[in-house]
Amino acid sequence: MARKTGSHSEITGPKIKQSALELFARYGFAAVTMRQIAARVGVQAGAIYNYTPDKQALLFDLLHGNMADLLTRWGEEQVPSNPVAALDHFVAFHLDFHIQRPQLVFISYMELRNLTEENFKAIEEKRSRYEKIVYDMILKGVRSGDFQVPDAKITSFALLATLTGVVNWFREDGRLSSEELTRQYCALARQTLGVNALA
Amino acid sequence: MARKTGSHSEITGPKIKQSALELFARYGFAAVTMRQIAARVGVQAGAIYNYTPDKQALLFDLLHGNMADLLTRWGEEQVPSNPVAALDHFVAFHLDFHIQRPQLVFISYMELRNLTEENFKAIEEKRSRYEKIVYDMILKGVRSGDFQVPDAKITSFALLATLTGVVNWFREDGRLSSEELTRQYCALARQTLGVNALA
DNA sequence: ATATTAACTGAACCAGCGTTCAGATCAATG
DNA sequence: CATTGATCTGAACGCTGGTTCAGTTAATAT
Repeated sequence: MARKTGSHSEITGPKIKQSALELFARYGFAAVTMRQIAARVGVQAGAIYNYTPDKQALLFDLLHGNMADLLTRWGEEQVPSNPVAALDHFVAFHLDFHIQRPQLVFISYMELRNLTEENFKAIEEKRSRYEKIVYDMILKGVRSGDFQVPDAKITSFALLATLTGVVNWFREDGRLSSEELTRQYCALARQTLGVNALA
Repeated sequence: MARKTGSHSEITGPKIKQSALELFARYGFAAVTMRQIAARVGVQAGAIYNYTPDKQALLFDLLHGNMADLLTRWGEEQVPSNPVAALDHFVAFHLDFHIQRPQLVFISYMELRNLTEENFKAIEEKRSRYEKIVYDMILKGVRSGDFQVPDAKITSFALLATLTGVVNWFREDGRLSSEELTRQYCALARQTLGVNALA
């Protein structure tokens, strides 16, 4: 037997991506086999190659799609001009985006070294674009006097590490709702950036 | 030919650990082969098994040794009783420890999922011991009124993420010396913990 | 000088890897 | 109903993986 009843490109394609994502997140890219991915889709390994040229492309598409999505969505946001409001807005955006795709976020900074040099550069370029957004936002607040930080660059790294680190422990059914989480982190971020409470 | 001139157990043993560490840090545990490690030591793959039962043990020994080292050293520290001074002390300690072993730190939270379930638990147990130290330190400062934070648990995660994230970008020959780095991060940590400047 | 042993080689084992492809099957088209 | 093309199977390919081990060598002890 070969082709199964009801098999369809529009179903198998996304299923492969999804299965690869789940397995990469759980076991790591290098430890996952094409046969494992296929089994989860309910297909033989060879069928995967109708949808992707190779395993590497499977990883790259996931990471690249994620970064592109992140930048696109931020581009669509209406960012307040007031630095403190902008900070709140960014914190909420970043947390929301990351909490909604924990696996994607996880492999996005876990599997970077399994990318081809060329593919790595493409991701890295997008990533530094995002880092620059944060840095510029902080710089603006420092210049306006709304923020007070020891070092703008270090603070930008600290803020990103803090926010992204959330995926390591946050669970939808945990102690905090995502709304509370956002509120807490906005307060924390303001404190870290030295926002004067009286402003 | 077999045994090489000048070959010695006391040399080969550490060399294997060191080579494994470097390769795991660079390419990831799953992507590194025993033959690669052996080649870097200047030995055949089979010789490695005189020093370790298997590849898994090679990884576990590195991670476990690192955590044990971390806890032991913190235990030897003389921690000030004043909460703010204790915070500064912890920041300096954590940064110093992590900057001195960037590769070990890197694999310590990159390769956790490549551990056996049993081995994972052993590491996890030590890790939460360390997290508890930070949490307790923050709680103490909050109770004494030295710290003001939105949420002690979240703040402890944020502080650890911030400090540990340093290894992702810090270079010995970069813009900042390690002394300056410590100073900046102490200031940042105080701000994050809401230390009253007038206290 | 001889015997003993720790340290290592080199070759092999088998399982599993990513990938390819001829052929089978089903859905859609006319 | 016959044909076509997209979709998938099943088996194979060459290779490499971790691990084992009989045998070789060099250092040490006698």
